[in-house]
Amino acid sequence: MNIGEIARRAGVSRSTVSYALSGKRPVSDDTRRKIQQVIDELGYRPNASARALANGRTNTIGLVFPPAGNHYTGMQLDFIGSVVEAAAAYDYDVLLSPSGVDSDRSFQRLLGERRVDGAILMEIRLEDDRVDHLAELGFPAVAIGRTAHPEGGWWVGLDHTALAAACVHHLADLGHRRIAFVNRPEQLLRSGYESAHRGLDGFTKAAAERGLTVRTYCCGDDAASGQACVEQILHDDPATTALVTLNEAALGGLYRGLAQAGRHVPRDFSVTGVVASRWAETVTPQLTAADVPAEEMGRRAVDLLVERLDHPGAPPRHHLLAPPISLRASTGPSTAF
Amino acid sequence: MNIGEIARRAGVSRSTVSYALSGKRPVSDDTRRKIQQVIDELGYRPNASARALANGRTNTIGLVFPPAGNHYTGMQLDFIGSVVEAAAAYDYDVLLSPSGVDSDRSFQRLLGERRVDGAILMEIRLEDDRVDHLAELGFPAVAIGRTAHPEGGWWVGLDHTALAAACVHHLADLGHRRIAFVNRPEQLLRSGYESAHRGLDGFTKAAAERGLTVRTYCCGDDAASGQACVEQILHDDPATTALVTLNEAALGGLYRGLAQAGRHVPRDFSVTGVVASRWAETVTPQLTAADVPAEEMGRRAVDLLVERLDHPGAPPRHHLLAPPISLRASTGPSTAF
DNA sequence: TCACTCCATCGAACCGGTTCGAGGAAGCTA
DNA sequence: TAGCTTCCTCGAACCGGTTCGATGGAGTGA
Repeated sequence: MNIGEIARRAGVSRSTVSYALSGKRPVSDDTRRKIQQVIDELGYRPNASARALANGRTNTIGLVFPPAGNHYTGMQLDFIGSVVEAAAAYDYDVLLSPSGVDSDRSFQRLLGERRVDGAILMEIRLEDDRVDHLAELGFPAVAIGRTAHPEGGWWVGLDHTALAAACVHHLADLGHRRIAFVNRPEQLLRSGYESAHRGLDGFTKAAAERGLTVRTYCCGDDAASGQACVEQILHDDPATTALVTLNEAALGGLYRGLAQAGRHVPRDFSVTGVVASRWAETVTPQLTAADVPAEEMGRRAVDLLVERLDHPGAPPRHHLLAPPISLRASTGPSTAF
Repeated sequence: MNIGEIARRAGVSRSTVSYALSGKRPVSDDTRRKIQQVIDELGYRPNASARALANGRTNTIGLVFPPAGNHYTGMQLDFIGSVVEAAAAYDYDVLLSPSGVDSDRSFQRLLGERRVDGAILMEIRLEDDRVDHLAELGFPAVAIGRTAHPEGGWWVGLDHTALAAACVHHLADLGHRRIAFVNRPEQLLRSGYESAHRGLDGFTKAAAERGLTVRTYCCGDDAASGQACVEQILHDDPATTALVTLNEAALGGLYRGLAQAGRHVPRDFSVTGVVASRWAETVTPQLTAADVPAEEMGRRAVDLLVERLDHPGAPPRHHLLAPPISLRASTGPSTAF
């Protein structure tokens, strides 16, 4: 059931079958019909490996994502889903590549062995050797996230600085003077994880601008850590009246910690942050947050990558998104003083 | 930078390079060293497509998962993560295939075009044409889930019947007499989705056994639907004192609905169900639940698939898991009467 | 020194597609 | 009817690996 078999049964040459399928050269209607009939009868489909070998394109894109060791967040899930879906619309398959402990190994698999035509990178760090490496190689890649030097690169980013700042201003406008910042785990911050850094920056600067008293914390990606983090915050400064979080997975724990400390949200304490809407809506009261448009980001990353693949010489493009804060029910005026 | 180039620079033939790499025939130490040196210098890696074409194996497994149209649940995320990780340990890549509206199309891609050596199927239905189809073809596949006729198949399943029953018995033991069941969306139930059916069965039978008064509901996979569902439950029978849910994504909404109806969990109302632990721990009070061992299931599915790929004639194997209920904080004695 | 074995290596064929140049048949013009 | 297009089809080469059978040289024993 290969192209030769089809050719034999249709009484034509292999090349004619190929042209009939690709349409790259005209084929008479008679011949095309005959070939199509044989193909339908046998349910023939051209072998992907052979095709990839011959024309140098695998029609597959690699999605490089973080290892599962530390849990996946809902946001990552949304990225994966939307990337797969958008890719399918362009007739691309998606190959998952855990950029785990020895990220080199799986990277080599993808690029060195030519398994994919292009790649989408998640979990970008400010100084990211993966991004630099790919840029050097000229390998078609699009980052979901933005390094410290994003000029001339292909990426889809979220303006974490602005979003965190917006959260601060929202709280300051409500009269809060002492607020805390709940970041992603310390390990991620230390390794230069983009959103953790830019978010922290935006928070710190905006708070200084507004003359607020702040404390910043790192917090594990799970409910228990969130709860512990709130305990720490209230222990360090019981007068704290609000917090901003980047940590989606800890959100449930943050709420629990507040409840157990007897702080009612939003009456006694306001919570806001940068979180995908479907997770913000899961908690009670629903979280007032800058909604991470994960699906849009995944889709746009694929759009950019496909553009880059189709037009090899195209100049770099990017999207920087800064969604507005969605007012829900977790923030209110400060009752301090 | 192909095998011919390596051969030329090392002064040997292409076949010798191939044998040096695969070890399928002895190669002298001298020659091997020379070849290795050239390879290291040039950073050569054999082309995956060519290799796949030549030896008929892609070293890739397909993960067939539901379309993103309706949201992904956390459980699915855990499956994906653990499958990718386990596959990497066996040196397999994972190709994602959305089994969307026209699942045939992507299915054809995977199998017809020989993109993968084997497949793992998620979201199994009791009568699942995908499973039947693959079984007919003798294509190496492992299902995460179990059809109505699982005999002679390869699968990793969860005993939803037993788990739902365990939830019922737990509640009955606590004195609850009027309980509700919150299932996955009606569309999934109607299309024969396994966990929805078996869970409903287990619930219904166990409740009958214990002589309980029950109502069963379908609920969308999001917080708003969960909230609406609770309102409906309390409207239909205000004397309801507990519920069992299979619907992880609606959990937050269920809690919210109860809070807004003035029912305190667990004092006035008990909640339990079948939910992965990390999500059960996110809500407050933490959910007493039969923990879905998603990671273990993904890992085991890969183990089975690899076994099947390595031993083509091997007899079918399967795992049926039935984790115990983890007592957390969302259930308590009934206070009715 | 010859015959025999053993080992390392080579060349060629093959996997299943794509693509290029060539060429035959049909149609048109002179 | 010769000459020129145009249209369609064919054969061969190629992509980059793997694998089989053959071969040459070194080593061994008689």
